[in-house]
Amino acid sequence: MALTFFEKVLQVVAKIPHGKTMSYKQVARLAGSSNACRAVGNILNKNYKHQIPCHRVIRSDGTPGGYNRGENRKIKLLKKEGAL
DNA sequence: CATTTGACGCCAA
DNA sequence: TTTGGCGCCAAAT
Repeated sequence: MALTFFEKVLQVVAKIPHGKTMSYKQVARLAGSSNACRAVGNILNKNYKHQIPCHRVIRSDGTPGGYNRGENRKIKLLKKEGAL
């Protein structure tokens, strides 16, 4: 597989079911590092694909955090999907 | 190779 | 409750 953390994160995020949300910590954990929460955010920021539901990835506090397309976009999508 | 960055997480004050 | 600071990680420059 030789997947870098970068690839793993994308795969994990892509696995998030519709109407659900995961915290960066959870994603980082599944990606292989329990505390790479920072790296996860950084990766998603530089590599946002509409193929990747990055808007389903939020902070542990429940706050949406940020989004390349605008936080508003993220919040809207989550509400629409019923994640909130 | 060394340094910087960043959509974070958790704790203490 | 809110703010500030520290820790941790991987990619980018």
